[in-house]
Amino acid sequence: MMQESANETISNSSMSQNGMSSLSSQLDAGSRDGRSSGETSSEVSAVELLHLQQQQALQAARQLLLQQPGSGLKSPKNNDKQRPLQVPVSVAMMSPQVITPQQMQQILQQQVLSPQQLQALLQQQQAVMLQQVNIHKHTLTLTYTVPYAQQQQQQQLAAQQLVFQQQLLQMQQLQQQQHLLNMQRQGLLSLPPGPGQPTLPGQTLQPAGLSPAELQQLWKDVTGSHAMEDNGLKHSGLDLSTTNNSSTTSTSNPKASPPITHHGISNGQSPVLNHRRESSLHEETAAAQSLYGHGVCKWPGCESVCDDFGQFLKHLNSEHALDDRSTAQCRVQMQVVQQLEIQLSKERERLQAMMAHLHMRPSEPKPSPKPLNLVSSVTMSKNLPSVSPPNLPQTPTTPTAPVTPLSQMPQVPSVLSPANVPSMGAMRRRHTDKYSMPLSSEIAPNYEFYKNADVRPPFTYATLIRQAIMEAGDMQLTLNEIYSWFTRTFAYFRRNAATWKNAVRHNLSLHKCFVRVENVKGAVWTVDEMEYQKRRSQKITGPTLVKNLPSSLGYGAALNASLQAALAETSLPLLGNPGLMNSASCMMGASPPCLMSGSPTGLLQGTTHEDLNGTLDHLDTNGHSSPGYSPHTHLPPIHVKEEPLNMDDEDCPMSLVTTANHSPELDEDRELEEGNLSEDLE
DNA sequence: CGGAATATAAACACGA
DNA sequence: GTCGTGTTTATATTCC
Repeated sequence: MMQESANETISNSSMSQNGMSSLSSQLDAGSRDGRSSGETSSEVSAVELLHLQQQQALQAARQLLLQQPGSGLKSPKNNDKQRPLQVPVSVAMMSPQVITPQQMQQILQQQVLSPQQLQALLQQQQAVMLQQVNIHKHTLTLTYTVPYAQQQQQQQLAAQQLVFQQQLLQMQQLQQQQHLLNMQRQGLLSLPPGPGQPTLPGQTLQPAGLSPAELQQLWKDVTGSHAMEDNGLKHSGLDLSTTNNSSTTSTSNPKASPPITHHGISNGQSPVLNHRRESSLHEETAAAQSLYGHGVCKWPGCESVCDDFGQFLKHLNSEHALDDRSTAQCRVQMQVVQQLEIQLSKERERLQAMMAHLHMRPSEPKPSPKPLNLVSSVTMSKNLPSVSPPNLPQTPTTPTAPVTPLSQMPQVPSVLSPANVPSMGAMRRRHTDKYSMPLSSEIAPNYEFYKNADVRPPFTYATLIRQAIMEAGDMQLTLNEIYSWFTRTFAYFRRNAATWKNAVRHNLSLHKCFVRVENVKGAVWTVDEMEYQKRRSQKITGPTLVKNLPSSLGYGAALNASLQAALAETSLPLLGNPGLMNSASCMMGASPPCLMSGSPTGLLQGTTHEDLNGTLDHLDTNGHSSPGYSPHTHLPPIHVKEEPLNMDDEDCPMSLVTTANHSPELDEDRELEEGNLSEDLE
């Protein structure tokens, strides 16, 4: 089936690619083996050694066969799975240097070996073959002229070895599929059977066999390859076979789980495999480099300082290993990419329309390399539409930004698999708290997404309320303003108002961290940051989780306020420009980028997110006026309000002075102003 | 399994 | 009386 064709492809390509070099060595080996005598004694002994080892391998195979209690039939699934492993008939007449193809075929067809056993067997074979090759290299490298009969033998052996190599590749592919399926089982990967994804029919899976280290390795390979795309090395679709090999052969880790040992293969790998391993390592390094800049880990929300790259790599492996957290962050990042791609498409269209309208030369949209790469990586989350809520702006990719049908789906955790989009209930919670990820840094990349997609944000009400209040210039909001923030920021909260409003009120009353302050105009809500962090830190355990705390603790609010002020100042010129203002507002209810940059951690985060956010905000939205509710569809009078910065809001949460400063009637527009004001922040 | 955290629903009070 | 706001209680879910 697909697998078979894929295998053919693999073997063909490996044949053509390594072609001469590996073939020649194999031919050499063949010539050596073809001769039964006539060489030096050392060589003879080497050959004998070979035979001995081959016998051992054969023996091992037989033992394995014997170990199988019900040797004959297993499940039909086994059948399906191992059919691709069958050796082509053309090999049936190979010289029986190793395990004869017939034997191999028999073994395979009897389907009595688990993949692990097969793997072990193949490894043995591979080792033997490698030795053949090596021995011959050492002893017969000077044999240039070979009689025709010998050539035939050599070719036969070469063919045999190629076939064997093919088998190895098949094994690796099977293992890769197993990896993927195991990951999928663990919920790490979502693997919708898409067109680009060969479904694995009847795949028998040994649930065991994947150590966390292996998973991690695989994950590293996967993310590494994608990061490469982001780096500009665009792959036209991800070659599954390549990934297979890299994932299996790059296991330099000497200690691995017993059931499946990949390094055995890598020991005897062909030049091609070797090359692939190197390239895979290279990819990993390159990928890691993109996560490292200015001595700081650029993993979203991390910012850990690493003196050198080595230390960073250590950090990367320890702090950002494959776990739920990293996976979630990866998903978030994918959403970012997805949204960017969508927005880029829209903006491009708009630009062209504008230019067309103004009779300008439709300067062909210069496709900056980055978006293109993004596009390619965006395909990772291509399954988004299938499960995304109807509201999601699914701009189905303009011609300029084609979403390639991905063959890479399996490698990537789906962004929006139903499991990732908490629909109801209490499941959203802990998302931020548990990982202590600053909301702003997490929500930021998805800002556009949540604003337009009817997806419930994976944050608790308390977290959201706090965020809303923190975004306010004076760290205080009326209940109604909080409502507005919710509806403005999340499409999800544009419906079921009664429910979530009740929840908001409930949370405000319930949590000590929310302090109600009487005001001239009424009452406003503020955040007692100390209380909030106290409550939060109670739940946080583990070093990595505490890591992010300092940035949002104590000085955080002050920092936040000052930074916001700084940003506001820089944006003043913009505000003075009605044109820009209008255009920005027209783009619709873009909410303050403070949402991302609002919190200190968000602001101080790596540049990537910053740029991203900025872009995002301006790119957003045009088209979709939020259904039912769009507070920004009208243009409120521009009112630049001086922000009285309460640096110590935590300590004295309220200031009547502050609120008394502004007239009640202006309060109504306050949030809108802030929205617009922040909108123009870059 | 129990407790904590959270979400949801609902009842109730109070003032405009 | 209605509505918005705020408080409180109850219950269910999820996670640790």
